[in-house]
Amino acid sequence: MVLKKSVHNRGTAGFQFPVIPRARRSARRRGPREKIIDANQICAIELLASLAGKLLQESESSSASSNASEDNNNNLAIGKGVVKRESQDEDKLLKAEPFVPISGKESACISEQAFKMGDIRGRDDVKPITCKSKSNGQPWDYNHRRELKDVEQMEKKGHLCNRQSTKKSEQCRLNSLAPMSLDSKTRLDTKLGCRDDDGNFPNYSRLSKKFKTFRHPQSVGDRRIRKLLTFKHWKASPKCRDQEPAKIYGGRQPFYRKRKVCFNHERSHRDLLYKRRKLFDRGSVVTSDGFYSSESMANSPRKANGVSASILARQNSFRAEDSHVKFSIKSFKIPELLIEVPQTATVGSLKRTVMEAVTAILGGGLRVGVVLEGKKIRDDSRTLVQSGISCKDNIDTLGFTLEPNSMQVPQIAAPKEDPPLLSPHDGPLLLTRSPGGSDVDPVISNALLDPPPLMNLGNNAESNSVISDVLIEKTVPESQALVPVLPVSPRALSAVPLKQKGRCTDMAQRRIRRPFSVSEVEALVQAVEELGTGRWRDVKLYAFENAGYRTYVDLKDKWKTLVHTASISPQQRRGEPVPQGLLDRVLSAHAYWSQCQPKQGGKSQLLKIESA
DNA sequence: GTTAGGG
DNA sequence: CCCTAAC
Repeated sequence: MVLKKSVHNRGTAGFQFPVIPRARRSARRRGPREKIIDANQICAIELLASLAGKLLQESESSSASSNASEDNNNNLAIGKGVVKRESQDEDKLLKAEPFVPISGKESACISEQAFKMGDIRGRDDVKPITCKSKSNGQPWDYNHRRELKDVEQMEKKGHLCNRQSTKKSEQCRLNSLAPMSLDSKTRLDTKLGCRDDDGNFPNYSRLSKKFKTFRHPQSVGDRRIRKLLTFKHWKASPKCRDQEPAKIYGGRQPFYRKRKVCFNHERSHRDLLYKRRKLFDRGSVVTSDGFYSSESMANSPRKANGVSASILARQNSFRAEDSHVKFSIKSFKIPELLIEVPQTATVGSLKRTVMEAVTAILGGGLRVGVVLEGKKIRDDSRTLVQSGISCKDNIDTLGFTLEPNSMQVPQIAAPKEDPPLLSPHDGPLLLTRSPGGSDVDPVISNALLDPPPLMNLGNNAESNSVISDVLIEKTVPESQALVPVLPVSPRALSAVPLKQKGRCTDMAQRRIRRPFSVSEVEALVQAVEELGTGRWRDVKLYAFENAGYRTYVDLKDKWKTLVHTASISPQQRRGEPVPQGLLDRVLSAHAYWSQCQPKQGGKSQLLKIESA
């Protein structure tokens, strides 16, 4: 009644509450949590499944090529590549378990490879890859075959390489395989089993759905990233681009159609994020297109052993000596991203946007800087206009840097003699604008896709660069992609933490806090006044459709806090003060819609109120 | 995918 | 802002 009183007494008489009845949902009760499979337990399996899929894809790709046998040999060689063990420690950490293929020659073979390669544990901070799923069903390779079909479909759509050219194909495969070579801490010679407690292999049908999401990080977790960053295509390899630029959006549509299938379990997203982060923290990255990358060498002292050969170099050495080859991945791909930001956006928001994009893929540990005309823009509060970023004349000199986050000094899980990791002052990877024409589809722009010198893996033996080929397209005001230039320091990005100290960074990065401005509050209040509580999606669409960073859950939460704020004394309120008038409206609307909710027959009640 | 509510 | 259950 207090609230009701406020409705009448706070001067809201002028407001006409619309008649939008909404039945209250039945009381929600929380039952015991139903955890079928622990996320941690799924984690490794999913990754392995993805690995297996990737490998099979590669294998099938090889089969389709004219040089099948050789390719297969290569694949096999890679798959069976052995990484020399670096320390006794690691030996202890890993327990080799024989993998028992289930059925299907090919998949079994690939699976074995995948499992061999897939031991991304290597550290005892990762949960064992024992799956406790009790579910029964089809053998896992069956499901993965289905996944692989999807992968193949992707390939046909141009996500991956053209196989017509054997050379290119090989190059592509190498490139795509390259990231699969996990970091030097990864044991490629360690077999991995996945069994339940009874020693049976579980059913992975559940994983099949999740598997797809690996390729679409922009769909994972944060919707705003999906909004802001439009997936364009996955760039498999700079060498393979000439055939299929992978039509913009074209590659994504099928997945959107499958969204319901892919994402009907919200937890899957989180799990994936979690897992990806987990991997990431350990130095392995699952890129959005399913590639597996490793930035290990960034933090790896193995270079001292003189074995940090690039993938290309390794290829040659494979036949000569097919064992104990150490892998060092010097680059991996990030999907091209479309970033839309208004000109009035602040530099800080731009940084965040880019950061979110990168984070979605890399899992964090990086800081994005904005460089214009060679000078770093440090003031996050400046708008793009103020900074000259929106100026067409200057846009060519815009660049981004990816730098190690100074707050996340990596802890190297490496031998003691390891040199200290890079400091935040180590050279960033500089992303700068390519001279490529803006009228051309940036995806197929040679300037864009030609790998910069940095990409010459073999020539950069000293480089510890992890990301050397990041494509970020900025379409505002015009389409011109950003390509990386040489990092100032070979240690660029090496700060990508293998493992974080102290704070638990296993979970997906928390979204940045963005306090609601008064104008936002006003918009929210207005929307709720008209639409009522409980229709947050509509509220979002009504008043915050263009605020990509505000989800309807955010709005709901904000309303919740607004109601609370309005009901406490001004002295107790914190943060930017909300005008009392707004708070009054909050209480009024809240009271109004609250009284409408309890009854299903709110309509007639509403009508009475309306006519009163 | 949305909504409600606890954390 | 996150997480989860319920829908």
